[in-house]
Amino acid sequence: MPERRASARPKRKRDAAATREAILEAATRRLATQGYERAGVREVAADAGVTAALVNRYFGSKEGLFAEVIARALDMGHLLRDGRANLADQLARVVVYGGEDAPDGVLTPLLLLLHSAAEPRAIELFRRDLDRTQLRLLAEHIGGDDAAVRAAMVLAQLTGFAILHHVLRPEAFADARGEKLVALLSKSLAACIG
Amino acid sequence: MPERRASARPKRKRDAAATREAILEAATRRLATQGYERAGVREVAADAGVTAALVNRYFGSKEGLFAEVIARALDMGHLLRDGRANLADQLARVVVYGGEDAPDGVLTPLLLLLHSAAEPRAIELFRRDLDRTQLRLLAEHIGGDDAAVRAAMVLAQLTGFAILHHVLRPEAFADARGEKLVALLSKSLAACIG
DNA sequence: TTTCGAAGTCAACGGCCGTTTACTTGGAAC
DNA sequence: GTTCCAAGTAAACGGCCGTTGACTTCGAAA
Repeated sequence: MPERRASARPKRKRDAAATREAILEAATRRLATQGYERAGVREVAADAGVTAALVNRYFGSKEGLFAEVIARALDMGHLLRDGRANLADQLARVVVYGGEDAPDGVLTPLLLLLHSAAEPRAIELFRRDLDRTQLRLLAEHIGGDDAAVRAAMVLAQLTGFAILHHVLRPEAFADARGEKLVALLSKSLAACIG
Repeated sequence: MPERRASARPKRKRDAAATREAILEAATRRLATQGYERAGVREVAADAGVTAALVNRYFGSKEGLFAEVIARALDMGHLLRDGRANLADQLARVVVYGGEDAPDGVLTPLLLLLHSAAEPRAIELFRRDLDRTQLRLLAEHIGGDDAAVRAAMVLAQLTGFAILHHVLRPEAFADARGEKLVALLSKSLAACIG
C-alpha cells in the first residue's frame, strides 16, 4: 500500500501565515469550481493539509472563510490589463481562453459569482464589494455617459459567456473555434462600451 | 391561536394528477429562487400541501423531481414570442421586465439555470435539453452562417443580464431606467444576431 | 354498506456537515 | 535540556436532509 496523502505532501513546517494562505488558496479553488454549498470545510482543509477544526479556528466559520475568499478574489483578479486600448477584445480573450484552474486568474471572480448565485450570503458579499472594485474600474476605463450602467452590462456579458463556455458547454461552443467566439463576444461588448 | 397552514389551504381532494401538478409547481418556484441545493424536498412538499414521502413516491428521488421540473420549464418557457421581427428588442424586454415570480414565465428557465450552476447533475440535465429546444429554436429564428454559435451567444447574454438584474442587483442597475437597459441590451444582442 | 386499492401520512434511519471542546505536539527562547 | 505557548489534531455533538417501510384514510366500485 502506498503512502498516505499527508506524507505525499511536502509536510509544511508549522507556520501560521503559510497555513492560512494554503487554506485560502484551497478555499478559492473549491468555491470557484463547486460553489458555496458543495464546497465543504473538511474538503478545503484536506486540500490545505490541515483539519477542519483549524479552518474554523482561523476564520471563525465557513461564512467568514469564504467572505475573505471573495474579498481577496475581487481585489486581486483585475479584469483589465494595463493598456486600455482594445478593451472589448482584451476582455473577450480573458473569458474565452482564461484557464479555470488558476486560483488567482482573472476569470476566478466570475466563476465564484456564478457558482454562488444560489447563496444569499455570498451574493451579499459580492454586491457590497463589486460596486467599489471591478465595476468602478471598468466604469473609469469606459468613461462617457452612463459609464456605470455600461460597465454593469459588460460584466453581465462576461458572466453570461463564462457560465455557458465554462459550465454549461453547449454543443455550439464546443464546436466553434476560439477566435470565432472572441470575435462575436468582443463585437457585442463593443456595442455596450460604445 | 389561528388555524394551521393546512386548514388555510383549500384542502384539495384526493387527486393524484392535481397533486403531482402542485408538487411540480412548488418545485419549480423553489428551484428558480433557491437553486438545487437549498431547495429541500420537505419545503417543496409543504408548499404543495403534502409530505416529503409522497414527493419521493411520485418522482422517485429529489433528482428525478427536478429533472422533470427542468424538462418542463424548457419545453414551456419559449423565449420567443410569435412574431420574429425585432427579435433583439423582444428578448431584451423579456429579461428586463419579466417577473421572477411567475413559475411558467419565460424568465424561469434562465433563473433555474443560473441558480443550479453549481450542481453538476442539474447542469447535465440542462445541457441535454437545451440544445434540442431553446437553442434550436433560437438558431432557426436567427438563421444565416454560424446560427448555432450566435444563438448560444444570445443565450449567454440573456443569462448574464438575468444574473445581474435579478440576483446580484448592482447599484448601477437599480438606478437605471428600464428603457435604458432595454436599449443597451438589445443593441448588444443585435450585434450577435448580425 | 362493505370492500379494497390507491392516496397520503408518520416516524425513523443513516449520512453528511458545520462547529466545538479537550487534548497533543512542535519548536523557539531561556 | 527544560519550559511554555502557539499550532494542530481527534472526536464527538447536534442538526438537517434525502430516503424508506409500515401504517392509516379516503373514496369509488360492487
